[in-house]
Amino acid sequence: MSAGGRKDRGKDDLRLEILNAARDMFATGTFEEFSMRKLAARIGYSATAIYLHFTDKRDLLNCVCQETFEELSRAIVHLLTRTASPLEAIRAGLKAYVQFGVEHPNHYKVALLLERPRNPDYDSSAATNPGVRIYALLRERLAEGIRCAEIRPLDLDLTAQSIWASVHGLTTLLIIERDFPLENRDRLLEAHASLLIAGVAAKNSTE
Amino acid sequence: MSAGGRKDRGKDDLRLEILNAARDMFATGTFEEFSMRKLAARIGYSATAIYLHFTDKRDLLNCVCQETFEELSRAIVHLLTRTASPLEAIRAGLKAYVQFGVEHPNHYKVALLLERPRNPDYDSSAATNPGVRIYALLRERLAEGIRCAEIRPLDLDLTAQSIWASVHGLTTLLIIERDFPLENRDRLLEAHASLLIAGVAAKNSTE
Amino acid sequence: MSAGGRKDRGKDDLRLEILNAARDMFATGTFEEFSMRKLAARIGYSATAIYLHFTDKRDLLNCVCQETFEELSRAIVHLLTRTASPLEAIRAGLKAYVQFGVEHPNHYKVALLLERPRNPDYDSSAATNPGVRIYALLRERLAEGIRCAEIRPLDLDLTAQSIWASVHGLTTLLIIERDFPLENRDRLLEAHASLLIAGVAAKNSTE
Amino acid sequence: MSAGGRKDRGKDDLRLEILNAARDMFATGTFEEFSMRKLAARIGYSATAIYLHFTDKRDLLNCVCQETFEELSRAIVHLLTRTASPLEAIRAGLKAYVQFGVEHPNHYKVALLLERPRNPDYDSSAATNPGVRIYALLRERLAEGIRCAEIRPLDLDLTAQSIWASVHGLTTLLIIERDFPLENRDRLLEAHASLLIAGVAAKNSTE
DNA sequence: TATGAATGAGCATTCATTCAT
DNA sequence: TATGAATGAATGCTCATTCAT
Repeated sequence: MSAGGRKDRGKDDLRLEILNAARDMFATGTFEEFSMRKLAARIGYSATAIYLHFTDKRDLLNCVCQETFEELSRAIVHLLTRTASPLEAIRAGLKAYVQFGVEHPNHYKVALLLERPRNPDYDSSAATNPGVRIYALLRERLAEGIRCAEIRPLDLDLTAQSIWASVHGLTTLLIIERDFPLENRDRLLEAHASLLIAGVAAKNSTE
Repeated sequence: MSAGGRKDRGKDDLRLEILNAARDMFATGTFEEFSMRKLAARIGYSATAIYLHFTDKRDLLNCVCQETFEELSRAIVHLLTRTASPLEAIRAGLKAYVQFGVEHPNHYKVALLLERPRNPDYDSSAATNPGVRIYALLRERLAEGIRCAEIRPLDLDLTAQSIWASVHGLTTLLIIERDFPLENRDRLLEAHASLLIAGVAAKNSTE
Repeated sequence: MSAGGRKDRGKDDLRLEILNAARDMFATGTFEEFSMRKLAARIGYSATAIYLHFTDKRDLLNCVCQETFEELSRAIVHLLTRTASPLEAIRAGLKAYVQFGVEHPNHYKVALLLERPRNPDYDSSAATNPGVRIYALLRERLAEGIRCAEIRPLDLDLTAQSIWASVHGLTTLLIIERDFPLENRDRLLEAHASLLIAGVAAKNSTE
Repeated sequence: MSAGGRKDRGKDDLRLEILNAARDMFATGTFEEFSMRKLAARIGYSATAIYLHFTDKRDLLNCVCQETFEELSRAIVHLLTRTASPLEAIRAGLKAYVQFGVEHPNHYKVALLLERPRNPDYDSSAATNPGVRIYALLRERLAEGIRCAEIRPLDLDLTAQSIWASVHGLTTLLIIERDFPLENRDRLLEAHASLLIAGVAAKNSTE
């Protein structure tokens, strides 16, 4: 967003400026296309300056991603954990997920769309991982919904992943400029959420 | 298929040989890893020779892409048009879509995931466009399903796009290497299709 | 020697021009200090052009070295193999060795003075290796000299290596500009050879 | 020796700490691998701090070098001046010289192998110069040996330089990693010294 | 139709060094 | 005395592309 160059920021904010610029740039290309030099040129610093704040290209990308996941988590977790019915909590979570993507397209692209070299140090099962946390919550609410007969008896992991895939797909389509003319964003999101909720709801559901 | 180099082909077949090799190379590497030089080395011709058949790298890629869409169409259209119930036709189509993506991951990526400058010559509404054709078919079967009460009364475009988004999402997740450990591919696909079918099916459906 | 740039050479002579320039440049620095770009600038071609003739920096250095060893071999072998007495053959060989170094200082520096990453593909015992060939000849003549009592009974390898070390040392000192003022080159070489010959000669030698 | 970082030393000892660390780093890497940044990191100070004690990289290196010469001198001089026979003193000196080089390979390289711009401030004839001192001593003992008939009547300078060249050559070969497999270091050194001593000894020498 | 020779631009990263504090 | 922030230049190498033949 802020296209501002140097000098208009305080002492240590270069790090933030780098992160913001990097996110925007990563969002419009692949990992390989992203170049430290272009980033440097964009923020008006020497390429070397970046290395004072991040050890290398991969580190920079990782930091950008981590930020995103944390924000995404903040946006969704409380909706998934609120006391309403599991089905309604899930519906609210789905919508919030897509909305986050739509409102932070570059964050989302970088963190979830950009293909990048696998990070061997990454512990995908760490409880601290925001993605893991969201997934665990979704799974929990599904289980709860099944227990209270709001939701059909379904395999928890298959269903949770299926739902995630669906909202990820919609987010992706809404974010990436495509030739195909999509319907109105809000109506589409509403319909999508309803479709998925109907897909898991028990048949006698009031849904 | 034929890994044979030059000399074992007729006069003008170099074009085909290039396309075949390019397709294979996309299938085993990322977009950026693909290089005209490596392609040339692989087919045993000079790099220059490629430029006699394709104006540049992008042109070559576009040709590969177009092929992909046609293959995707071939893989799906007959399933969507077969005489079975609309719901079953749609289910079969969904699964075929994902399977195609999984089996041709780099083609799918190039064609549907890769962000690239809009092609001004592209007519997104052309009936000849394979994507358009698939969408139209899906919409038709949905309408038919609604008419025969297999499917709930839903907005056709919202639902068709919602379904497409869902399968696109699953395809994407299955294709792109991610840290998150997904469930078994076939079971996931099965569950996904069932979820979506359940989401659109009429409540008294036998589904 | 030839500082001539491009255009004054024929079709494929770029390779030779590269080799010559590379030798001169390697001779005045370490492997790391040598830069492909500087070489390119020096010969007036793009850096890329070098890679059309040599796969990389190391390959280029290896070629330069190999050339040198072959020339060195040519300069010495016939002297070591001539029919004169072993002692005289050795004396002639020693002097020719040093003279080669003095007359081709850059060749010598690159091949025998420059510290460089070990080449794992290098077979130091290959009979085709000119250095090995010279060493083997020296060893042979020593053996012969011992048999005919011109030379004291000495360990062949220790002596051959010791002699080589000595002439290498003198060559080095004569080549590298040093602050210390050496004696007249020819007299020094003469004295050096005599010292070494006296060192190995049998006591009753007429030497 | 002390690997301890900062804070465990007095006020102005940073200079010493830098010199010590620099010496150690030279000993385990090549000239180019040495970097001011790595040095700074190693001693736990900022890179800038080094510049408060040495004007630049070269200055730092020169200081390390000078130290080296002084150590070399210390290691040899007393051997050359001891009361034993001139021949034995020279033999001991030769061996000590090579041994010093082998034990301080990077110091030797930097001081005697590395080609670098001539230092205009350097007075090669200054009596304080440790190299000059060693040379003078060698020359003296040769003269003495000739006087007492232990040594053949030889030109003093030619012979001294010839001997120096020989030990320098052996030191060089032993220091620089080469593809050629040399004999056992100690035996080679022994043989080398004996060869040179035999080369200068009078024929009736008991050697 | 096909090539060999060549190029300019680009890459991530490291370096010695400087400067304001 | 010491630092943190920053830089310009340099590195080996790969790329898509062009051009004369």
